[in-house]
Formats: sequence, C-alpha cells, structure tokens
Amino acid sequence: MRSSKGSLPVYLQIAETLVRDITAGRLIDGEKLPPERDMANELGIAVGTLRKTLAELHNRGLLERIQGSGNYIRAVTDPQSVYAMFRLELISGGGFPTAEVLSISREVKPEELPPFGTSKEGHRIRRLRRIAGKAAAIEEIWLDGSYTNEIEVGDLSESLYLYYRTRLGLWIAKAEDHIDLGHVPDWSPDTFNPKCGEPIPHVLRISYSHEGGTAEISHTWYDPSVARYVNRLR
Amino acid sequence: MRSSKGSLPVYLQIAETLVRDITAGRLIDGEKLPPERDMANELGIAVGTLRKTLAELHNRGLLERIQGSGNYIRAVTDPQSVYAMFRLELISGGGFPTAEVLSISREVKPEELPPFGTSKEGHRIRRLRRIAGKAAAIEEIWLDGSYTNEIEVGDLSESLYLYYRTRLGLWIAKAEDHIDLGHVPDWSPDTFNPKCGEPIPHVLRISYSHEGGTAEISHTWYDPSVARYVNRLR
DNA sequence: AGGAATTTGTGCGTATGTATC
DNA sequence: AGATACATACGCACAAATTCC
Repeated sequence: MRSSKGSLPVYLQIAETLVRDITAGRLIDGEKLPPERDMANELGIAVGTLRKTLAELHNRGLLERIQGSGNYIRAVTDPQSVYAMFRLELISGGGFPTAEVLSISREVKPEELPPFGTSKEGHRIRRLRRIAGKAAAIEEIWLDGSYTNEIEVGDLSESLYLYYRTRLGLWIAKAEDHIDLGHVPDWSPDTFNPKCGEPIPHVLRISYSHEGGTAEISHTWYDPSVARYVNRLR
Repeated sequence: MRSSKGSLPVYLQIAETLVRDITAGRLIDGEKLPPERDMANELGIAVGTLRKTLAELHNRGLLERIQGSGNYIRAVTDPQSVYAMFRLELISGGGFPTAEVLSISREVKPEELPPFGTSKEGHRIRRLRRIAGKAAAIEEIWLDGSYTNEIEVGDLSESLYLYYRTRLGLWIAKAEDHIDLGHVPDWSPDTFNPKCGEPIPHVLRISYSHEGGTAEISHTWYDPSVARYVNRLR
C-alpha cells in the first residue's frame, strides 16, 4: 500500500514518476502505455485513481488519450528554470543558452537610453549569447549605477540575474518587452555581423523593474533566422 | 433519469446549465453553491458525476473550490482592458486595435497544429487586425471544439475574449508567445500581402490556457514595418 | 481554546457505454 | 462481428480542511 501521509496524493505521486520517466527518456514520444487496468494492477492502485493521473498528464499536454486505442506519450520540452529570464530559443525549439561577457564598464548613461533609475551612471554590460553553442544574439545591458559601485567579469559566472539576486539583493518584479527591427551596433563581434541579404536583426528591448522602479534596461539584437522569441506567462 | 443518447455526457450537460446560470446572472460572483451531496441529490445524479462537473468549471476558471468550506462562483468581470490580450502596437507606439472577422468554420484540427485541448475538432477563426485603421496583421485562431458546438460571426461583435468569458465561461489564465519569421498564408487579404523587397512578416503564435489546459492557439502574421510586439508583464 | 459538525478531497470497486482495432 | 480499451456513471469509505459552537 502506498503511504500518503504528509505527502502528495497517490494520483499525483504517480503523475510525478511518469513525468520523471518522460524527462529522463525512459518513456519516449509516441510510446503507448499499457491498458489502464493492467497499469493500475502493476501500480497497485485502482483504475479510477490511475485515470486521475492520466487526466492530469493529459491536462499538462504530456499525454494523448484515444478512446478504444490507448494512451500515448507526448514528449515535451523543458521545464523552465535557468531559462526564466531568457526569451530566445532556436528556431527548431529549445537549445541551451549560455552567455559570454564581452565587456563591463561604468559610464554615464547615454542620451538615447530611456530615463530610469536614480543614478546618472550605469553599468554597461555587453554579452554574446549562444544557444546550443551557436552565436544567436548580442546584448547590451544597462544596470542603474546605484545598486553597486563595481561589477567584475568574474562576478557574472553564468547567470546575470542570479548575481542580481545573490549579490545585489535585486529581485525582478516586472518586465516589459519590445521587438523592433534594427541594425546591429558597431561593437558587435564579427561572428555575429550580418551577411548581405539576410534579414535585418531584431532588437528585443527589455526593461526589468522591481517595486521601486526600473533597475535595468537591456537591448538584445538577435538574428531571426537563428533564434526566435518565446515568452511563457504563468 | 437523464438521457444521454447521442448528446453530451451528463457531467457536461450540468456544466452547461451552470455556465448559463452564471452568464445570465442567476449565479453571481462569490455565491456559494450547496454542498455537493445536496446538489447531487437535487440534480438526481451521483456525487462523483457532479464532482466531474465542478472540476470542469474549475478548469475553466469559473469556480473556486475550497476543501472544508464550499464551492464558490468566480465570475469577476475582467479588470484588464480590451487591449490585455493584444500585443501589437504601431511602430510609433499605441494605436487603437480593431478586429474584422473574415471567416469562421468548424474543422478537424490540422496536423501542423500543436496538440491541445480534448477535441479532435476546432473552431477556425480568421480575422483582419487593424491598428488605428491601418491593416497591420491577420490572425488564424483555433479554439478547441469542446467548448461550444458552433460560433456565429455575429457572436464576435468586437472582442473575442469577451465572447469567451460571457458565452463560453472560459477564463484565460496563461499565455505563451512565440515570434518567428514566416510567410503570410494564401488566404490573406490583398491589403496585407507584402510588397516585393519588404521584410518578411512575423508570425506571432500565442496559446491561451486556463488552469486545466490549453484552450486556444492563434497565429498572427504582422508586418514588422507597421507594427511591433509589446508585452507588459505584471 | 477546543472539539464537533460540515464540506470538499482522495481512493476504491463495479457496471455499462462507446470508439477502435 | 468480436475483442479490446477508454469514457462515463454510480456508490461508498475515509482523510483533510474549514467552520461553528
């Protein structure tokens, strides 16, 4: 008998194990599950309980249920984790994002930048973004100068927003996205400079705010033939 | 005894009557339903069947279920404006969005569409979107077939999502956006067909979900030289 | 404060309908 | 047409959360 004290209901426990099986590759796309009665017997639960599990997986889009035929796995992409603040993925979907810091400097905010923050200065961070190793975008990030005096390259090991939280105590509460057409800036690495005849890169402007106001404004130039914008709202 | 030949399952029949009661104002916001056993008795159905009905309403976001307390109608009129679900504006900023229905039909979902919903069929709605009177985008919307049997052009006077809420009892809880490059479909009005040499239109794919799963998937083709994507996250 | 009553949540087992193979 | 498999529906028992006295 399955214990259920202080833990998830049985039907959700089963759901979680199945989700793990799917993400671990033990259950692959298109795979047909055993008949519900058999499966319930193997698991030692009632058919009705198993059906609640399967309904839950169907709701999450992980399972296709065909009356008279069977239950079929729908392999699905990633759970959101590190990707929470990164809204680009490969055209083909997914891809692991990495960031390579090109430069960090503290400068007076330029005129073109929309007004934000309390300081006249800002930290200018330029990064090359790769998705699955492929150069996909460049970023120019302006963090308001009031949050810290200096940022070192070593501080931004991988996740900029992890640094914001753990070192600056800065939580992102709001965000605003714009997508426009535009030209890549002159400091762009050669690897990213567009070839003649290709589509004009997009500019994805994102401003991050906490409750006290806007803390950061970033511009991302990405090549629409390589990456696409994705946004998942809770 | 309720007949169920050739028609909806009992638990969905009850759901439909409750949705009508809500949209007609016979059940108002915050109202507490009778205990499940009493309600099932009045309706002449089993508690388990009624619970399936209530789960369905909860899925659509119409009902709040609190263990130990009761079931409460949740029919709040949306505080967000008409623009809440539209993420395009003029390049210059702003602009009043309107929608013109081009066609509505009920069809078997095509293969290319990502799997969503519980029905094999869907409602296919094609619209021309104008911003400040200027043709800016075309939409193809697929609403899962399980929510209603038929949609008439007259039903969608102005806001599609108002129709969803008031007529289908469907509340949108989650959304997912994608932006890709793509070609306009062949049914696009002449007013929107791209001229030679202009940038390729963008495809903005949006899926809308309530708590139980995805209800609608829409594709929006917009001209990036006319409109831009904007998203303001709370 | 505390315990009893109320109400929904979970789980089981069974019977029958209906779509698919 | 028969077998298989999922969908619906019923009823019951107990657990957990809330409410009320």
